[in-house]
Amino acid sequence: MKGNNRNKDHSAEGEGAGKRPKRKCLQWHPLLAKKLLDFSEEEEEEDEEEDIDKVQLLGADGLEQDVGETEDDESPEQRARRPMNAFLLFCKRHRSLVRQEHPRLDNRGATKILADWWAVLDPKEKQKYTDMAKEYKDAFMKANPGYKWCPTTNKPVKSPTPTVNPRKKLWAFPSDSSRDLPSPKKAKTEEMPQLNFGMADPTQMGGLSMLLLAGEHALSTPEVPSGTCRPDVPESPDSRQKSPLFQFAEISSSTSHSDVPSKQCQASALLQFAEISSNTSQLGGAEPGKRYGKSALFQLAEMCLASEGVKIEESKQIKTKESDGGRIKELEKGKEEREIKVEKTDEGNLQKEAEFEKSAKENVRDSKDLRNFEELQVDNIMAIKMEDPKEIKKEELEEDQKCSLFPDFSYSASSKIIISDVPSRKDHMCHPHGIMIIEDPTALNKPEKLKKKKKKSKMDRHGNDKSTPKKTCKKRQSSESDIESVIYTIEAVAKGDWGIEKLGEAPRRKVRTSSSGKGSLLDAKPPKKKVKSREKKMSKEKLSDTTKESKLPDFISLSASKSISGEVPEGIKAEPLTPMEDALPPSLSGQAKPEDSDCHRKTETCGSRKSERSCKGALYKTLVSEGMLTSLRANVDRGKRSSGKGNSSDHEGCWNEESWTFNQSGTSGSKKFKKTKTKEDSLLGSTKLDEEFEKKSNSLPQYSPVTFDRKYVPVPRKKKKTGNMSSEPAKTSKGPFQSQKKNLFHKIVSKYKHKKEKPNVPEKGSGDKWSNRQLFLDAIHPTEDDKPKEQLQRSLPKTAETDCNDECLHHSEAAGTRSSTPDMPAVSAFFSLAALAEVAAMENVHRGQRTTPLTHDGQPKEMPQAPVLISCADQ
DNA sequence: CGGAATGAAAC
DNA sequence: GTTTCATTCCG
Repeated sequence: MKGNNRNKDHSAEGEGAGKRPKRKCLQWHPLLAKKLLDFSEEEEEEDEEEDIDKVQLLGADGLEQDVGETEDDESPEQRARRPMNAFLLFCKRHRSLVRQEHPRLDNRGATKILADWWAVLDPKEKQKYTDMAKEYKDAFMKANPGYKWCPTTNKPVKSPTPTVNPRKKLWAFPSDSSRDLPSPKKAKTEEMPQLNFGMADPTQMGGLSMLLLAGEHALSTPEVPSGTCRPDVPESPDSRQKSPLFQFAEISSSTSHSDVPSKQCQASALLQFAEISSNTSQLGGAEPGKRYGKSALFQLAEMCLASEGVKIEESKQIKTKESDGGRIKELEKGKEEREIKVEKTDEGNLQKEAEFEKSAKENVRDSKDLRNFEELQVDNIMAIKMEDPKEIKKEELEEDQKCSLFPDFSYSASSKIIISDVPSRKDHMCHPHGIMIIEDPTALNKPEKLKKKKKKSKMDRHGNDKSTPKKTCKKRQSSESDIESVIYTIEAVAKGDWGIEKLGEAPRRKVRTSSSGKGSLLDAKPPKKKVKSREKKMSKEKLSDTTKESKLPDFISLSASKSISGEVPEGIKAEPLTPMEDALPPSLSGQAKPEDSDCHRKTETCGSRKSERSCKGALYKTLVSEGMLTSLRANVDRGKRSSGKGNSSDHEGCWNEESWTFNQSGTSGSKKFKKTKTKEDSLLGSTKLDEEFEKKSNSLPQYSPVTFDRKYVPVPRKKKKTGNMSSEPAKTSKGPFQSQKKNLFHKIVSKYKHKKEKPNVPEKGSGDKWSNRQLFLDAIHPTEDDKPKEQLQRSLPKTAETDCNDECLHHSEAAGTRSSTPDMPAVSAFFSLAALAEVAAMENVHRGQRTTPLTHDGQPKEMPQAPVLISCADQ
């Protein structure tokens, strides 16, 4: 333990430690430690420790024992960012608008404006945000039971003597606390959960060994082993893996378990999410390492592939170019004479294979595909109905038969899941284990990852994407729904599809290489497009004229489905093979929403496209609706909207990515560390929670700047402490047209003011705010005196181009009113729909489904509002 | 990396 | 009451 320097080091190092401090902030582990200790210190401790040790050993990195404690703790904490308060929520939601209006304005200025808006904001509306914030906070707390906002200033106080900087150090505190208090042990206990996740490690080990063995067997005797293995696989993997996961989740939640039940009832979806997330959170612990895990996964996959590839080679004796790739295989087998042959890269082999199969089987393909599809559906149904291993086995058998009949090709083409090659059998075995393995590595590597992640963050994505599209994909996937993916994987493995997938991937790779240029590009931004394209497909389904479009969707599905994502890009290309099938919008990203996730999960597990479709259809709708909003916002912010549709369309397409992108991009700043980490690490639980939160936040009413302007103008923003700043430059910064508006508003306002008579009081007193609020209310809500106000409102917005603004305002008002006053729900809804329609039209895009979703949601008001406003804003 | 804003939490 | 930090990015 490095008690010497303690946390201080972090803080003390300070600068160098810059990162650390942040982490510290994030860390909450001390608390967790407490709980854990109380909870199950005795029981799990030992196990956990052992696990940890194993992990370390396994991890090979091992570097981190020291880090282990601190970092591990940190990693989990990282995820947890303190929940945003109402104002922050408001800012987050409106900042883009402000910026849009005042492009030149920097964030500070924007923040000021936002503050003004906030000050003026109707109390009711404010309440919404506050409630949301509170809700999120509660959820967050559930997810992170021990989380403390401030590590306690005292910390600095405590140890701080030496500490120069109390502030940052405070957070560092966690480490101190750990050190000082029972911490070290406790900390471990805390970590334990994550580590527990790591617990899987032991399994991994077994899995690994199994894998290797299986691989060997497979090599020697592909079919037989597979046959035997398979039966075993489904059971063992399912029971073990799932149970562990579940257990894990339960355990994680267990900490707060007692609390959960009662709350859950009350708790909105968010809370539930939180619970889930809490479960995931543990996963999350492992998550940090996920990348690595993925890498590990990849490696495994590669190994498997390699083994397969070897087989293939032998069988086919395909020679092509050679490449460096052989090493992996070597690792795996180490022996093999095949290596020599292997010289070609695995990829190359795979590609070749794929090609061969393609050429050979194209004819068959169509028919096969159809069959497969049907079968898949059936299988899915079965799976849905029963999760029992038995069924799975059956399915597998069926699939295998199919496979045998039809080579992988059809599968690969059909979809991610579907792809199952006979040869993969051994893979099946391996895969399950592989999953476990993955998790472990992540757990081990977390700390490092975090750092790396931070560093890379955005940069990597953009820059690296090309070089290593995998990473991006991975992130996404992870972010989307690690758990789901895991489950899916497990199931897939059970089915035996998993292995197939790998094969599919390999071939894809080839394809990609062939068209490297596109691939890179696609890789960079494929996700967004996908969604869109997908939706389009949904609507059109057949239209997939261009292979690309179809490809994209597939790609997405692949990425979503597979944790292996690394190869996702490849997947894109793979599509070309079977565009038709691809057309089916297989799987969305697990990200979707919680609800979606469930459906999604099922579908995925089932692997049936149709079911997926149906489920996803709804999900997509919602997603789309939201996504559109997000995309719109983003576009507005950036002003990209005008830019090519292609990109923009992409943006619109995937709200998921967008949200992610935003977050990540947003992180760009110094804080990247935390954010990046969190996001990356967060993976499952946190991700979901975040997603949910985002969703919710999106649902929050968004007010058009105009509204605020009005309000704002009236209010002399004296605002707060600073004192009088009746005339603020910042405001002036607004556009010229706005100024006009302001004048109008001003007049009106002045009248109203008159009413209330509120000169700007030099004092900051709350009274001012109140008056402002009232004004605001008056201005916005017709409730009281109304008529004049309404007129005013209408008139006001009209000023410049704002025809639409006017409407927007109404809409917003209606919506807002609705919430506050359910007088005219119907109207509000109506507006919302109309607004949506408008938005859709404006966007140029796509599908009319959007409307449906809205209706479906039943909360058209909120959703629509935002979009409408945005749209107005744009124009 | 600091900073503009507000709010909540932990002191 | 004070101190931190959450979000967002520009300079």
